[in-house]
This record gives sequence, structure tokens and C-alpha cells, in this order.
Amino acid sequence: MENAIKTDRRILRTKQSIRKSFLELFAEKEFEHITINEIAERANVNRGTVYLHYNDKYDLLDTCIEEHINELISLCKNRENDSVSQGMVHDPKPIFDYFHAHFPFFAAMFSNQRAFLFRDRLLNFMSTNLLLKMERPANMPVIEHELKAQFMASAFIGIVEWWIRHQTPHTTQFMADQVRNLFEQNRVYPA
Amino acid sequence: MENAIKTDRRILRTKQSIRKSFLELFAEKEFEHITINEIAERANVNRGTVYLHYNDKYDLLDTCIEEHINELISLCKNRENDSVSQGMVHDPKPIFDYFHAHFPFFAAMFSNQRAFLFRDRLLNFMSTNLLLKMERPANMPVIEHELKAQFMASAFIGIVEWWIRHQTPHTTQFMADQVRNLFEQNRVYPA
DNA sequence: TTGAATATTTAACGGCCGTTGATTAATATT
DNA sequence: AATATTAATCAACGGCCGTTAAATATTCAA
Repeated sequence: MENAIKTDRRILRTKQSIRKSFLELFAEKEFEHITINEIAERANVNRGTVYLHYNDKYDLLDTCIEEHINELISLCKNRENDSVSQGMVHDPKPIFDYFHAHFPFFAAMFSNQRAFLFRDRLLNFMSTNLLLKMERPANMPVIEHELKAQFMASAFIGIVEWWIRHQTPHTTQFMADQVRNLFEQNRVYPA
Repeated sequence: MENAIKTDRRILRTKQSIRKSFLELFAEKEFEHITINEIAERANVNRGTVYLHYNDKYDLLDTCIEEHINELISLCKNRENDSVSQGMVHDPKPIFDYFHAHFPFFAAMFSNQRAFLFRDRLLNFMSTNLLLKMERPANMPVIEHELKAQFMASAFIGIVEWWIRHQTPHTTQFMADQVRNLFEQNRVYPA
């Protein structure tokens, strides 16, 4: 059942123009300082027309993020057929390749306040799929120092976010124990 | 040398009133929908007066975050005198206690777009101090499943952020290897 | 090719923003 | 208690926001 309803050419043209204009501005200046006026003017489109297709500039960024997330997910899916996380865990290189290939966008994304948008979506996708692939014996190679510090710190914040977002489902003691265990497992020790 | 320049009472009163008004609104509604008008009205202060003390609502939130961060840092420092990370790694309970004690604020913070602000600061503080306390032998206790997934996912995103923010200083292959090692170390394996 | 459908433009609205200059009020100091 | 200092108010500005209604232009399909 081919459900191919042809979209009006005007819509395609306009959307593409707005999108292009926005991505240029996004790479050029701070997201918070981008105005709908600018986007419309650069896209050679009436200001009102932008609102015909997007709620606001946040919605516009949302759309771009959505596409990247879908690309990343299919990147994981294509390489291993039975499990999404399998490909992701086995070889993360293609994922980094993808980030690298779209450096201008992601550089703006992460230098920017709106990183949370992207972070939220990717985080949700990953944690869902990683959940299926845990627990195995190990041998421990060397990890670059600064990188590992970043790894652990980010992980810690992630747990705090999770705990708060779930209305603190565990006691502070339990959470503290969990974190200590995770630190130990990663060879981070006091004194 | 006591450099105690008494601040004008009007300033103290006004700032306190604005701050209180803002924190109430922050707990009540989405940050993005809070207006300076609202803050001023609830604080019984002229709209212009708010701008006398803060650049904008982001600056206001910033101030609140700054205070919490300082509290958290001194929490770590007070318990162990020679090293900040020592207390943090040895027993994270007081940190969770602090979050719990200020639940309304942090719930708003993390449900909210501006989490990145807080995240950035705490992340920076932690990674700096964790860097000093790595590498030790280990024994591996059990970690709750969902929590660990969150832990790993958040850590992965953190590494990506770090890599992008540092202008991709390593090749994608190197990064992929590092991440694989970290996954292995935490007993996350493909297939 | 023509008519129907619809995307876009135009102009205008009230609202909040951040800033300014002049005025009024509160405070600190003597 | 009188005075100098300075904080807060008030009113007004141009700018962008998001929305609307009517007019215009473009596309689609018969």
C-alpha cells in the first residue's frame, strides 16, 4: 500500500529554504540570539510563513535533531540485525564517524544551551537498548586518563538526573552505595 | 583586613524579594514561560528594578545554580581535608542528601531545559577532581540493572560531548577503542 | 487550459523584552 | 535632624514575538 501523497512543491521549497537558512545561522551564531526575522529574511520568505511550518525556533532545531537521531539509530540497526545495542557496543566507530562527518552541526549543538534536547533523545535510546546487554566476564585494558574522568563524571550526573526525574525512588544511602560500587568497578577509589 | 562594606538595605530587600519570587515561579511553571513581568509583579518591584540587579532570567537562574554548586563543593571539602575528590568518592551520600533536601529546586532544574547550566558546572568540578583519584585494584559488587544502564549511557554521551568540545582531538577509531574498553570494564558486551 | 485548492504575502494586533532619562523615595552619615 | 547619596519608580522607546484576517500568487488536476 503506497501511501505517497505528493507534497505541494511550494511547501518543499519553503521548508528547504528555511531549514538551510536556519542551519547556516546555527553554525554562525548563538542559538539564543537567532531570531525568526533573520531566518525568514535569509530564506527569502515572509516571517509569518515560518510560523506556518514550525512553532518556533526550538521546534526547528527539534526537527534537525530528530533527523540526526534517526540516522544514528539506523546506523546501529544496519550493522547487526537482531539487536540494536549489539552493533553499538561491539563497534562504536561508525557512530563517531557520523558525529565527525557532521561536525559543524554538533559543535554548535554542544557549545549551545540546547544540547539537552539532543542529549535527552540519544540518552533515552541508548539506555533502553543497553539494558538488554549487560553482565559478562572482563579483562581490563588501559583507558586514557582525562577521558576516563569525563566518562565517570558524566555517568555520575546521569545517575543524579535519573534519580531526580524518577522522584527519588531510592534512599540516598542506596544511591550512594550504587555509585560507590560503580566507582569501584571502574577503579576509582578514595585516597 | 575586614573588607565589610555594608550593602544598602534596599538592595538586600529587593534582591531577596526577587529571588523568592523567582524560585516560587521556577517550582510552579516552565522556566521558558516565566516572564520578568511576573517576577517583578510577585516581588512587588518595578520591572526595571529587576534589570538593575540581574541581566535577565537566565542570569537569575545562574545565581541560584552558583550557590548550589558552591554548597556541593564545600560539602565535599569539609569531610576530607587534603583532597576534594576523596570525600566525594569515598561516600557520596551527603551529596545525595543535599539534592534530596532541595528536591523542589532540582526537580524543576532537571525537568527543565536549563539543566545543562547546572550539569556543566558540576561536571567540570567533578572531572577535575576525579582526575586525581584513578587506578586501583577492584572487586565487583552487583549494580542495579536500570541504574547501570543509565550510568553507562550518560557516560557515553559525556565522552561524545568532551570529544566534540575539544575539537575532536582524537581519531574516531581511537575514540571507538576507548569506549569499547570502558564498556568492557563495566561488563557491557556485544551479543 | 481553466478552475479549484491552498500556500504565501501583507498588514496589523497586543504582549514582553531590554534600555533610557527624569523623578521620587529611602538610606547612611554627620 | 539635615544633607548627600543612591536605590527604586515611572514612562516611554524600538524591537521581536506569535497570531490573525484578507488579499494575492502558485500549484494541482480535470
